[in-house]
Amino acid sequence: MVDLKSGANPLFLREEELRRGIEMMFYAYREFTSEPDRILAEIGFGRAHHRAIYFIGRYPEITVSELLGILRITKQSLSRVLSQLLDEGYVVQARGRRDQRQRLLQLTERGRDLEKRLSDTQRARFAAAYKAAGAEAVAGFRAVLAGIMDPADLSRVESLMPNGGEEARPEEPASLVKAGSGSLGRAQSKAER
Amino acid sequence: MVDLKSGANPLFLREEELRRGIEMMFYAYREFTSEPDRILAEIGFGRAHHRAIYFIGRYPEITVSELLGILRITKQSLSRVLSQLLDEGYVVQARGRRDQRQRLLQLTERGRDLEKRLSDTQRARFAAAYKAAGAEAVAGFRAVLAGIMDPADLSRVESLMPNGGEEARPEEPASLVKAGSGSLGRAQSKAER
DNA sequence: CAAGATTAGTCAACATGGCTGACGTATTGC
DNA sequence: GCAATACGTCAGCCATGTTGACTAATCTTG
Repeated sequence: MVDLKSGANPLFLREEELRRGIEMMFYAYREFTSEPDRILAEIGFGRAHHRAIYFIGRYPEITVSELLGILRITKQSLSRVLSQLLDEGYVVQARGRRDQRQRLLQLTERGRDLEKRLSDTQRARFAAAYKAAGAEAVAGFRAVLAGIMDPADLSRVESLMPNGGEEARPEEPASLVKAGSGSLGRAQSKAER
Repeated sequence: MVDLKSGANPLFLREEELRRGIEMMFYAYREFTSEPDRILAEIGFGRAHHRAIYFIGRYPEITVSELLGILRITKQSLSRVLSQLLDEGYVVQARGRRDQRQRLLQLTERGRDLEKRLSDTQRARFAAAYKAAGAEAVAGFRAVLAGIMDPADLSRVESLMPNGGEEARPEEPASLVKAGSGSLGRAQSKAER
Protein backbone atom coordinates (compact mmCIF):
# COMPACT_ATOMS: atom_id res chain seq x y z
CA MET A 1 0.00 0.00 0.00
CA VAL A 2 0.95 3.60 0.23
CA ASP A 3 1.41 4.20 -3.38
CA LEU A 4 1.81 7.87 -4.03
CA LYS A 5 2.42 8.70 -7.61
CA SER A 6 4.90 10.97 -5.97
CA GLY A 7 7.53 13.22 -7.30
CA ALA A 8 7.70 16.31 -5.12
CA ASN A 9 6.14 18.73 -7.54
CA PRO A 10 4.08 21.51 -5.98
CA LEU A 11 0.86 20.49 -7.71
CA PHE A 12 1.04 17.10 -6.16
CA LEU A 13 1.69 18.57 -2.77
CA ARG A 14 -1.24 20.88 -3.09
CA GLU A 15 -3.57 18.07 -4.05
CA GLU A 16 -2.23 15.97 -1.24
CA GLU A 17 -2.85 18.79 1.17
CA LEU A 18 -6.44 19.10 0.05
CA ARG A 19 -7.06 15.38 0.26
CA ARG A 20 -5.68 15.39 3.73
CA GLY A 21 -8.13 18.04 4.83
CA ILE A 22 -11.02 16.17 3.28
CA GLU A 23 -10.11 12.93 4.95
CA MET A 24 -9.59 14.55 8.29
CA MET A 25 -13.01 16.08 8.00
CA PHE A 26 -14.49 12.65 7.41
CA TYR A 27 -12.66 11.05 10.29
CA ALA A 28 -13.24 13.90 12.70
CA TYR A 29 -16.94 14.07 11.97
CA ARG A 30 -17.33 10.38 12.54
CA GLU A 31 -15.55 10.60 15.83
CA PHE A 32 -17.40 13.60 17.05
CA THR A 33 -20.78 11.97 16.54
CA SER A 34 -19.77 8.65 18.03
CA GLU A 35 -20.32 9.29 21.71
CA PRO A 36 -23.72 10.94 21.39
CA ASP A 37 -24.73 8.10 19.09
CA ARG A 38 -23.89 5.60 21.77
CA ILE A 39 -25.92 7.43 24.41
CA LEU A 40 -28.83 7.90 22.05
CA ALA A 41 -28.87 4.24 21.15
CA GLU A 42 -29.39 3.36 24.81
CA ILE A 43 -32.67 5.21 24.89
CA GLY A 44 -33.81 4.23 21.45
CA PHE A 45 -33.06 7.51 19.78
CA GLY A 46 -30.86 8.35 16.85
CA ARG A 47 -28.77 11.16 15.56
CA ALA A 48 -31.80 12.93 14.19
CA HIS A 49 -33.18 13.24 17.71
CA HIS A 50 -29.95 14.76 18.85
CA ARG A 51 -30.06 17.39 16.19
CA ALA A 52 -33.62 18.36 16.99
CA ILE A 53 -32.93 18.50 20.71
CA TYR A 54 -29.78 20.43 20.16
CA PHE A 55 -31.32 23.20 18.11
CA ILE A 56 -34.45 23.43 20.22
CA GLY A 57 -32.19 23.90 23.22
CA ARG A 58 -30.12 26.36 21.31
CA TYR A 59 -33.05 28.47 20.21
CA PRO A 60 -35.83 28.18 22.77
CA GLU A 61 -39.25 28.94 21.31
CA ILE A 62 -38.05 28.11 17.85
CA THR A 63 -40.88 27.40 15.44
CA VAL A 64 -41.21 24.24 13.41
CA SER A 65 -40.47 26.11 10.19
CA GLU A 66 -37.35 27.63 11.60
CA LEU A 67 -36.16 24.27 12.79
CA LEU A 68 -36.82 22.78 9.39
CA GLY A 69 -34.85 25.59 7.85
CA ILE A 70 -31.87 24.87 10.04
CA LEU A 71 -31.91 21.12 9.64
CA ARG A 72 -32.87 21.20 5.98
CA ILE A 73 -34.95 18.09 6.10
CA THR A 74 -38.58 17.62 5.19
CA LYS A 75 -41.31 18.16 7.73
CA GLN A 76 -42.21 14.50 7.43
CA SER A 77 -38.74 13.53 8.54
CA LEU A 78 -38.77 15.99 11.37
CA SER A 79 -42.25 14.98 12.37
CA ARG A 80 -41.12 11.47 13.09
CA VAL A 81 -38.53 12.47 15.64
CA LEU A 82 -40.37 15.47 16.96
CA SER A 83 -43.48 13.55 17.85
CA GLN A 84 -41.36 11.03 19.69
CA LEU A 85 -39.67 13.80 21.59
CA LEU A 86 -43.05 15.26 22.47
CA ASP A 87 -44.54 11.93 23.44
CA GLU A 88 -41.65 11.04 25.66
CA GLY A 89 -41.60 14.40 27.39
CA TYR A 90 -38.35 15.85 26.12
CA VAL A 91 -39.99 18.74 24.32
CA VAL A 92 -43.14 20.79 24.73
CA GLN A 93 -44.82 23.10 22.31
CA ALA A 94 -46.91 26.20 22.81
CA ARG A 95 -48.95 28.14 20.33
CA GLY A 96 -47.36 31.26 19.03
CA ARG A 97 -48.53 34.44 20.71
CA ARG A 98 -48.53 36.68 17.70
CA ASP A 99 -49.21 33.90 15.23
CA GLN A 100 -51.36 31.13 16.63
CA ARG A 101 -50.49 28.78 13.84
CA GLN A 102 -46.97 28.47 15.04
CA ARG A 103 -45.86 25.89 17.55
CA LEU A 104 -43.04 27.21 19.68
CA LEU A 105 -40.77 24.41 20.75
CA GLN A 106 -38.92 24.16 24.02
CA LEU A 107 -37.03 21.56 25.95
CA THR A 108 -38.46 20.30 29.19
CA GLU A 109 -36.27 19.69 32.19
CA ARG A 110 -35.87 16.19 30.91
CA GLY A 111 -34.96 17.43 27.48
CA ARG A 112 -32.42 19.81 28.89
CA ASP A 113 -30.83 16.99 30.84
CA LEU A 114 -30.49 14.83 27.79
CA GLU A 115 -29.24 17.71 25.69
CA LYS A 116 -26.59 18.43 28.24
CA ARG A 117 -25.59 14.84 28.51
CA LEU A 118 -25.18 14.55 24.77
CA SER A 119 -23.49 17.85 24.16
CA ASP A 120 -21.16 17.51 27.09
CA THR A 121 -19.39 14.66 25.38
CA GLN A 122 -18.90 16.74 22.29
CA ARG A 123 -17.86 19.79 24.20
CA ALA A 124 -15.32 17.77 26.12
CA ARG A 125 -13.87 16.49 22.90
CA PHE A 126 -13.67 19.95 21.43
CA ALA A 127 -12.32 21.44 24.62
CA ALA A 128 -9.50 18.92 24.62
CA ALA A 129 -8.75 19.49 20.96
CA TYR A 130 -8.84 23.26 21.39
CA LYS A 131 -6.57 23.09 24.37
CA ALA A 132 -4.07 20.87 22.63
CA ALA A 133 -4.06 23.00 19.51
CA GLY A 134 -4.05 26.44 21.07
CA ALA A 135 -6.10 29.59 20.65
CA GLU A 136 -4.59 30.55 17.35
CA ALA A 137 -5.31 27.17 15.88
CA VAL A 138 -8.91 27.49 17.02
CA ALA A 139 -9.25 30.74 15.14
CA GLY A 140 -7.85 29.05 12.06
CA PHE A 141 -10.13 26.08 12.50
CA ARG A 142 -13.14 28.33 12.54
CA ALA A 143 -11.95 30.43 9.67
CA VAL A 144 -11.60 27.37 7.46
CA LEU A 145 -14.94 25.89 8.52
CA ALA A 146 -16.53 29.25 7.84
CA GLY A 147 -15.24 29.05 4.30
CA ILE A 148 -16.66 25.60 3.81
CA MET A 149 -20.12 26.26 5.21
CA ASP A 150 -23.11 27.73 3.49
CA PRO A 151 -22.98 31.48 4.18
CA ALA A 152 -26.57 31.37 5.44
CA ASP A 153 -25.57 28.92 8.11
CA LEU A 154 -22.53 30.96 8.94
CA SER A 155 -24.48 34.09 9.59
CA ARG A 156 -26.83 32.16 11.81
CA VAL A 157 -23.94 30.89 13.87
CA GLU A 158 -22.42 34.30 14.09
CA SER A 159 -25.60 36.07 14.97
CA LEU A 160 -25.63 34.23 18.25
CA MET A 161 -22.18 35.26 19.26
CA PRO A 162 -22.18 37.91 21.96
CA ASN A 163 -19.70 39.88 19.89
CA GLY A 164 -20.70 38.78 16.43
CA GLY A 165 -17.75 36.58 15.54
CA GLU A 166 -14.38 37.61 14.20
CA GLU A 167 -15.60 39.29 11.05
CA ALA A 168 -18.10 41.29 13.08
CA ARG A 169 -21.25 41.81 11.09
CA PRO A 170 -23.68 44.21 12.74
CA GLU A 171 -26.42 43.46 10.24
CA GLU A 172 -29.69 41.81 10.98
CA PRO A 173 -30.14 41.07 14.64
CA ALA A 174 -31.02 37.43 14.10
CA SER A 175 -33.45 35.85 11.75
CA LEU A 176 -32.30 32.27 12.26
CA VAL A 177 -33.45 31.25 8.87
CA LYS A 178 -32.51 33.48 6.04
CA ALA A 179 -35.34 33.84 3.61
CA GLY A 180 -32.78 33.60 0.83
CA SER A 181 -31.32 30.14 0.74
CA GLY A 182 -33.76 27.34 0.48
CA SER A 183 -36.96 29.06 1.56
CA LEU A 184 -39.25 27.02 3.76
CA GLY A 185 -40.87 23.66 4.23
CA ARG A 186 -39.60 21.74 1.25
CA ALA A 187 -36.03 20.76 1.77
CA GLN A 188 -33.59 19.95 -0.95
CA SER A 189 -30.83 18.24 0.89
CA LYS A 190 -30.69 14.57 -0.11
CA ALA A 191 -28.02 14.41 2.54
CA GLU A 192 -27.25 12.12 5.43
CA ARG A 193 -27.96 8.74 4.11
CA MET B 1 -35.44 33.91 19.19
CA VAL B 2 -31.84 34.49 20.14
CA ASP B 3 -32.30 33.97 23.78
CA LEU B 4 -28.91 33.71 25.37
CA LYS B 5 -29.07 33.36 29.07
CA SER B 6 -26.27 35.82 28.79
CA GLY B 7 -24.26 37.67 31.32
CA ALA B 8 -20.73 38.01 30.05
CA ASN B 9 -19.09 35.61 32.44
CA PRO B 10 -16.14 33.66 31.10
CA LEU B 11 -17.76 30.28 31.62
CA PHE B 12 -20.61 31.24 29.41
CA LEU B 13 -18.25 32.50 26.76
CA ARG B 14 -16.29 29.29 26.84
CA GLU B 15 -19.38 27.18 26.44
CA GLU B 16 -20.57 29.43 23.68
CA GLU B 17 -17.27 29.03 21.92
CA LEU B 18 -17.48 25.27 22.10
CA ARG B 19 -21.05 25.22 20.84
CA ARG B 20 -20.04 27.36 17.98
CA GLY B 21 -17.34 24.93 16.92
CA ILE B 22 -19.74 22.03 17.15
CA GLU B 23 -22.37 23.72 15.06
CA MET B 24 -19.88 24.80 12.47
CA MET B 25 -18.72 21.25 12.21
CA PHE B 26 -22.25 20.12 11.54
CA TYR B 27 -22.92 22.78 8.94
CA ALA B 28 -19.58 22.41 7.22
CA TYR B 29 -19.84 18.66 6.98
CA ARG B 30 -23.27 18.91 5.47
CA GLU B 31 -22.09 21.38 2.92
CA PHE B 32 -19.00 19.50 2.00
CA THR B 33 -20.92 16.34 1.19
CA SER B 34 -23.65 18.10 -0.72
CA GLU B 35 -22.09 18.38 -4.15
CA PRO B 36 -20.81 14.81 -4.38
CA ASP B 37 -24.21 13.65 -3.18
CA ARG B 38 -25.84 15.45 -6.07
CA ILE B 39 -23.52 13.89 -8.62
CA LEU B 40 -23.90 10.45 -7.09
CA ALA B 41 -27.65 10.67 -7.15
CA GLU B 42 -27.56 11.20 -10.90
CA ILE B 43 -25.96 7.82 -11.42
CA GLY B 44 -27.90 6.00 -8.74
CA PHE B 45 -25.14 5.90 -6.18
CA GLY B 46 -24.98 7.18 -2.64
CA ARG B 47 -22.50 8.51 -0.21
CA ALA B 48 -21.31 5.04 0.67
CA HIS B 49 -20.18 4.53 -2.90
CA HIS B 50 -18.21 7.72 -2.74
CA ARG B 51 -16.38 6.62 0.35
CA ALA B 52 -15.47 3.27 -1.12
CA ILE B 53 -14.30 4.80 -4.38
CA TYR B 54 -12.39 7.46 -2.56
CA PHE B 55 -10.38 5.11 -0.41
CA ILE B 56 -9.79 2.59 -3.15
CA GLY B 57 -8.42 5.43 -5.22
CA ARG B 58 -6.40 6.63 -2.31
CA TYR B 59 -4.85 3.26 -1.56
CA PRO B 60 -4.61 1.27 -4.78
CA GLU B 61 -4.50 -2.49 -4.14
CA ILE B 62 -6.13 -2.06 -0.79
CA THR B 63 -7.63 -5.27 0.52
CA VAL B 64 -11.24 -5.66 1.56
CA SER B 65 -10.23 -5.98 5.21
CA GLU B 66 -8.21 -2.84 5.12
CA LEU B 67 -11.04 -0.95 3.51
CA LEU B 68 -13.43 -2.23 6.16
CA GLY B 69 -11.00 -1.07 8.80
CA ILE B 70 -10.92 2.42 7.38
CA LEU B 71 -14.63 2.77 6.85
CA ARG B 72 -15.58 0.96 10.04
CA ILE B 73 -18.64 -0.65 8.62
CA THR B 74 -19.55 -4.29 8.36
CA LYS B 75 -18.57 -6.36 5.39
CA GLN B 76 -22.24 -6.82 4.58
CA SER B 77 -22.66 -3.07 4.25
CA LEU B 78 -19.55 -2.72 2.18
CA SER B 79 -20.51 -5.67 0.05
CA ARG B 80 -23.63 -3.93 -1.11
CA VAL B 81 -21.81 -0.99 -2.57
CA LEU B 82 -18.69 -2.84 -3.59
CA SER B 83 -20.51 -5.37 -5.71
CA GLN B 84 -22.32 -2.56 -7.47
CA LEU B 85 -19.03 -0.83 -8.14
CA LEU B 86 -17.62 -4.07 -9.51
CA ASP B 87 -20.67 -4.83 -11.62
CA GLU B 88 -20.74 -1.40 -13.12
CA GLY B 89 -17.06 -1.36 -13.90
CA TYR B 90 -15.76 1.26 -11.52
CA VAL B 91 -13.59 -1.12 -9.58
CA VAL B 92 -11.70 -4.32 -10.34
CA GLN B 93 -10.26 -6.82 -7.97
CA ALA B 94 -7.26 -9.11 -8.27
CA ARG B 95 -6.19 -11.95 -6.06
CA GLY B 96 -3.41 -11.15 -3.66
CA ARG B 97 -0.01 -12.30 -4.80
CA ARG B 98 1.34 -13.35 -1.45
CA ASP B 99 -2.03 -14.25 -0.02
CA GLN B 100 -4.45 -15.56 -2.57
CA ARG B 101 -7.40 -15.10 -0.30
CA GLN B 102 -7.14 -11.37 -0.52
CA ARG B 103 -8.88 -9.33 -3.15
CA LEU B 104 -6.85 -6.30 -4.05
CA LEU B 105 -9.10 -3.47 -5.10
CA GLN B 106 -8.38 -0.89 -7.72
CA LEU B 107 -10.24 1.75 -9.65
CA THR B 108 -10.70 1.31 -13.35
CA GLU B 109 -10.36 4.22 -15.72
CA ARG B 110 -14.03 4.76 -15.25
CA GLY B 111 -13.69 4.63 -11.50
CA ARG B 112 -10.85 7.10 -11.58
CA ASP B 113 -12.95 9.47 -13.62
CA LEU B 114 -15.81 9.34 -11.22
CA GLU B 115 -13.52 9.66 -8.24
CA LYS B 116 -11.99 12.72 -9.74
CA ARG B 117 -15.31 14.24 -10.58
CA LEU B 118 -16.55 13.75 -7.04
CA SER B 119 -13.42 14.80 -5.25
CA ASP B 120 -12.83 17.80 -7.44
CA THR B 121 -15.91 19.46 -6.06
CA GLN B 122 -14.70 18.92 -2.54
CA ARG B 123 -11.18 19.96 -3.33
CA ALA B 124 -12.44 23.13 -4.93
CA ARG B 125 -14.44 23.93 -1.83
CA PHE B 126 -11.47 23.30 0.41
CA ALA B 127 -9.12 25.18 -1.84
CA ALA B 128 -11.36 28.22 -1.70
CA ALA B 129 -11.73 28.00 2.06
CA TYR B 130 -7.99 27.53 2.52
CA LYS B 131 -7.23 30.43 0.30
CA ALA B 132 -9.67 32.72 2.06
CA ALA B 133 -8.44 31.71 5.49
CA GLY B 134 -4.71 31.65 4.85
CA ALA B 135 -1.93 29.18 5.47
CA GLU B 136 -1.76 29.70 9.17
CA ALA B 137 -5.47 29.09 9.55
CA VAL B 138 -5.08 25.87 7.61
CA ALA B 139 -2.47 24.65 10.05
CA GLY B 140 -4.83 25.49 12.90
CA PHE B 141 -7.71 23.78 11.17
CA ARG B 142 -5.74 20.60 10.87
CA ALA B 143 -4.41 20.79 14.37
CA VAL B 144 -7.92 20.98 15.79
CA LEU B 145 -9.27 18.23 13.57
CA ALA B 146 -6.31 16.09 14.57
CA GLY B 147 -7.36 16.52 18.17
CA ILE B 148 -10.92 15.47 17.44
CA MET B 149 -10.12 12.39 15.36
CA ASP B 150 -9.34 8.92 16.53
CA PRO B 151 -5.54 8.71 16.81
CA ALA B 152 -5.56 5.57 14.68
CA ASP B 153 -7.16 7.50 11.84
CA LEU B 154 -4.77 10.35 12.36
CA SER B 155 -1.71 8.21 11.99
CA ARG B 156 -3.13 6.73 8.83
CA VAL B 157 -3.62 10.20 7.36
CA GLU B 158 -0.18 11.29 8.37
CA SER B 159 1.54 8.19 7.12
CA LEU B 160 0.64 9.20 3.62
CA MET B 161 2.10 12.65 3.84
CA PRO B 162 5.35 13.01 1.97
CA ASN B 163 6.85 14.58 5.05
CA GLY B 164 4.83 12.90 7.73
CA GLY B 165 2.66 15.80 8.85
CA GLU B 166 3.48 18.60 11.23
CA GLU B 167 4.07 16.48 14.31
CA ALA B 168 6.43 14.30 12.32
CA ARG B 169 6.22 10.73 13.51
CA PRO B 170 8.85 8.49 11.96
CA GLU B 171 7.28 5.34 13.35
CA GLU B 172 5.71 2.59 11.32
CA PRO B 173 5.97 3.18 7.60
CA ALA B 174 2.29 2.67 6.92
CA SER B 175 0.00 -0.07 8.07
CA LEU B 176 -3.24 1.61 6.99
CA VAL B 177 -5.23 -0.20 9.59
CA LYS B 178 -3.81 -0.28 13.04
CA ALA B 179 -4.31 -3.61 14.66
CA GLY B 180 -5.10 -1.77 17.86
CA SER B 181 -8.38 0.06 17.55
CA GLY B 182 -11.27 -2.03 16.43
CA SER B 183 -9.45 -4.99 14.95
CA LEU B 184 -10.98 -6.34 11.80
CA GLY B 185 -14.19 -7.33 10.15
CA ARG B 186 -16.77 -6.63 12.76
CA ALA B 187 -17.42 -2.96 13.00
CA GLN B 188 -18.79 -1.12 15.97
CA SER B 189 -19.78 2.20 14.57
CA LYS B 190 -23.56 2.55 14.60
CA ALA B 191 -22.85 5.81 12.80
CA GLU B 192 -24.17 7.56 9.75
CA ARG B 193 -27.83 7.03 9.94
C1' DC C 1 -65.25 39.48 4.47
C1' DA C 2 -63.83 36.09 1.25
C1' DA C 3 -60.03 34.14 -0.96
C1' DG C 4 -55.59 32.75 -0.82
C1' DA C 5 -51.28 31.99 1.63
C1' DT C 6 -48.94 30.13 5.41
C1' DT C 7 -48.07 26.89 9.36
C1' DA C 8 -48.44 22.60 10.99
C1' DG C 9 -49.65 17.89 10.82
C1' DT C 10 -50.75 13.23 8.75
C1' DC C 11 -50.84 8.92 5.85
C1' DA C 12 -48.51 6.03 2.63
C1' DA C 13 -44.76 4.31 0.14
C1' DC C 14 -39.98 4.15 -1.15
C1' DA C 15 -34.54 4.29 -0.94
C1' DT C 16 -30.17 4.26 1.37
C1' DG C 17 -27.10 2.46 4.31
C1' DG C 18 -26.24 1.13 8.75
C1' DC C 19 -26.92 -3.46 11.64
C1' DT C 20 -27.15 -8.74 13.32
C1' DG C 21 -26.98 -13.66 12.56
C1' DA C 22 -25.94 -17.62 10.03
C1' DC C 23 -23.42 -19.98 6.59
C1' DG C 24 -20.20 -21.38 2.63
C1' DT C 25 -15.65 -21.53 0.35
C1' DA C 26 -10.83 -20.81 -0.49
C1' DT C 27 -6.52 -20.42 1.28
C1' DT C 28 -2.94 -20.09 4.75
C1' DG C 29 -0.19 -21.39 8.44
C1' DC C 30 0.85 -24.11 12.47
C1' DG D 1 -4.65 -32.11 8.54
C1' DC D 2 -7.08 -28.64 10.99
C1' DA D 3 -7.94 -24.15 12.77
C1' DA D 4 -7.88 -19.53 11.55
C1' DT D 5 -8.37 -16.07 8.13
C1' DA D 6 -10.30 -13.49 4.02
C1' DC D 7 -14.08 -12.99 1.44
C1' DG D 8 -18.73 -13.46 0.06
C1' DT D 9 -23.81 -14.12 0.54
C1' DC D 10 -28.70 -14.65 2.13
C1' DA D 11 -32.20 -12.79 4.97
C1' DG D 12 -34.24 -9.49 7.74
C1' DC D 13 -34.36 -5.31 10.83
C1' DC D 14 -33.96 -0.26 11.82
C1' DA D 15 -33.20 4.79 11.29
C1' DT D 16 -33.68 8.48 8.55
C1' DG D 17 -33.85 10.54 4.45
C1' DT D 18 -37.24 11.20 0.26
C1' DT D 19 -42.07 12.22 -2.70
C1' DG D 20 -46.79 13.07 -3.08
C1' DA D 21 -51.31 13.97 -1.48
C1' DC D 22 -54.41 15.93 1.66
C1' DT D 23 -56.46 18.21 6.05
C1' DA D 24 -57.11 21.94 9.43
C1' DA D 25 -56.33 26.19 11.56
C1' DT D 26 -55.03 30.75 11.19
C1' DC D 27 -53.30 35.00 8.97
C1' DT D 28 -53.20 38.39 5.42
C1' DT D 29 -54.74 40.95 1.84
C1' DG D 30 -57.63 42.73 -1.98
